[in-house]
Amino acid sequence: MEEMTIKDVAKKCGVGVSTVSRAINNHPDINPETKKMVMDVIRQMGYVPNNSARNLKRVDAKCIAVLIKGITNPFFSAVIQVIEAEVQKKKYAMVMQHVEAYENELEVALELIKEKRLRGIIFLGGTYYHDPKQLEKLNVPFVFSTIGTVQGDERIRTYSNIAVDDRVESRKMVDYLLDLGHRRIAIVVEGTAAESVGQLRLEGYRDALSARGIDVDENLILEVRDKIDPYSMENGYKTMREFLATETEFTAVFAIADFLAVGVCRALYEAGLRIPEDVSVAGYDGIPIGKFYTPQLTTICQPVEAMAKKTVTLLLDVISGKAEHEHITFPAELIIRESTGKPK
Amino acid sequence: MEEMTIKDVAKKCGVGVSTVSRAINNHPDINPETKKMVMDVIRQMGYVPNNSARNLKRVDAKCIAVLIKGITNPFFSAVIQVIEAEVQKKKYAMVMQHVEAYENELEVALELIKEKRLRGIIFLGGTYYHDPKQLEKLNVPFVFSTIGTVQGDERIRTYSNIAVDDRVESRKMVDYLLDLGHRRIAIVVEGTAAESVGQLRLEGYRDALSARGIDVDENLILEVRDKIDPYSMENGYKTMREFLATETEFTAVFAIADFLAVGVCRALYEAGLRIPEDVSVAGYDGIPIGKFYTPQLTTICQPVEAMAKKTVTLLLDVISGKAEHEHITFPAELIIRESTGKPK
DNA sequence: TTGTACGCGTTATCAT
DNA sequence: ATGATAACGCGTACAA
Repeated sequence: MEEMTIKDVAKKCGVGVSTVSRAINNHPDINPETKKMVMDVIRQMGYVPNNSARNLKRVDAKCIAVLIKGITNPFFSAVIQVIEAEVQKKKYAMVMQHVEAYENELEVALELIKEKRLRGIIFLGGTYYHDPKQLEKLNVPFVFSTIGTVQGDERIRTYSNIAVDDRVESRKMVDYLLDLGHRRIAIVVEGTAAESVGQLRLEGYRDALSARGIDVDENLILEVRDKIDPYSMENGYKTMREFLATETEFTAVFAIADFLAVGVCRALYEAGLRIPEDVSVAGYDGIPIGKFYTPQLTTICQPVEAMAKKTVTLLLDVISGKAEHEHITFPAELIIRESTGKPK
Repeated sequence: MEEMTIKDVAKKCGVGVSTVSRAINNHPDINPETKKMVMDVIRQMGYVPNNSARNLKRVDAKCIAVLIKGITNPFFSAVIQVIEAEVQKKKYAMVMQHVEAYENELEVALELIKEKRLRGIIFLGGTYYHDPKQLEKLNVPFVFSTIGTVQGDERIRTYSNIAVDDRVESRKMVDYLLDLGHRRIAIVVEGTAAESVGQLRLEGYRDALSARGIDVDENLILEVRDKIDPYSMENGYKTMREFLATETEFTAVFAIADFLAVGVCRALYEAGLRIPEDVSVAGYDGIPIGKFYTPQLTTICQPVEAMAKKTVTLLLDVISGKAEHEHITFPAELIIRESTGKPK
């Protein structure tokens, strides 16, 4: 019973292995009757071809991979769903793989390429800078999605990149808060990884402030706990609670992810502060929770659907030689909802 | 440059392929110097072994798979995280695979087993009933996690099953609402899949009502839209809005998932209804959003961590012959928070 | 239309 | 300690 092979099937059918193979792979040169008979036996025996052996021979598998670093960020769920649907529409197969925080996504990619004969790769999450030498090793097209590119990388022609300009968009939000009259704006940011989007968004914050000649008060930069998920509501909650305990003065909070913002709101609520009457709260990402939370969250909305779709079409076009690698910046939108207002 | 094999490495090193293989796989019978030399060349060349070829030969790979059906339910995110951590702790490898709604999770599993030489499988989501014939074909241990078993299945010894008793727990919530004095309780439920947990929870609702001699008003059974994610906030929102438009009388809503409950709350809020003063809202799952939403959600909290951990340890024990298959029911907890109260 | 035989890249077995 | 070689299960020329 254990481990049945194509030979067993062939024997049982009284035909050669190639006939069985032809039946399985829908080859034209096979007698329909024979084919039906073979397929019946296969179903009855419960035979399943060994994919490893198949992949060893095959070269034409239309398969791409999506590598996700940091399952922790719920923003990716939406991206993944769109990618999955889009890939399917284009008749490609897709494998999804999570990458642990301590793993190098490029190395995981290398292994996967060998194993699956991949035609392309999509990277989600992780750092925005990579060792050019490692980048070179990837001999299939790949695109970083929702991760900004580092400027001035000359190897820029070897891969694609789809993202919003985190620095600019972040500044947009802070500018809006400044326009409202806020001067003491706290920012809740993920600070562990040196080359994360969190850092980019913090840069935008600094940009906005310094453009108006306002000194950045380092006490207002709230680094998220690194023991728990950096993009969780709980982390936003705890970070804000600790901050409140310091009794530092502030009139607005900019959380660099909507999930963090939710936690922030709850901490504020429990402290008896009203939003936006007492404190304004802003998020980033534009995920559904912001629309259904009360108060609805003012946020920077990334065009998830468009970005995800473009990611897939671009990758597939590059694979088929219909396009060159591109570095595309999508515009994000400042969505003003209930959680922000003028300071008291 | 394209497609480098172990032979190329061997040639470059001036040794046999077996020596290279030994170096790669940490075999003891190899000269440390030779090994170092080989490894250096490998690094320098950027050689990565072909996993398909490896799996073809190997038999000892400690690898299990997690199949997730319905990425849409965020409840799974938490489960997955715990499983990932636990599997890693036990020094097992793990592959994760999403299963499309229209795919048969058992067939996907069969292919995966062949391909990866899997030692075991964890199923997340999907229906709770499966064709016994298909179940039989899986010749590795497997466990359904967070999915209730169908009663009276005699093949019950061939797999494990970890879950809460959805029917009983659901009834617990409805009993609580009834005790509070509610009589007209709407339930928001997923109704597409005939054998889903949604149906189980609906049964619990019916149980509670009929136990008190209350007729079930079918108008109060709100089936979620099937065009959009069945467990999304948006779906809860839309379902509740439509229900409000019918002007049916009710004093409480039981949403069979916390995410749905959030959408329900928002719809209620926009209609000018206060929670819980005007309407009580209850959820199910016990995910973080319930703690950080305002009002905090009364819910049935599933012991995610314990269930996920038990899932892994049980599977691994069965694999190593240390345990038999079990069907474990975990107790869930009714957590009373801010969103429920006595009816007006 | 069908069957035979070889090769895919790797590891395991057996000599050396 | 090392190298040659036989599997692993499948696809596919090529022969029949």
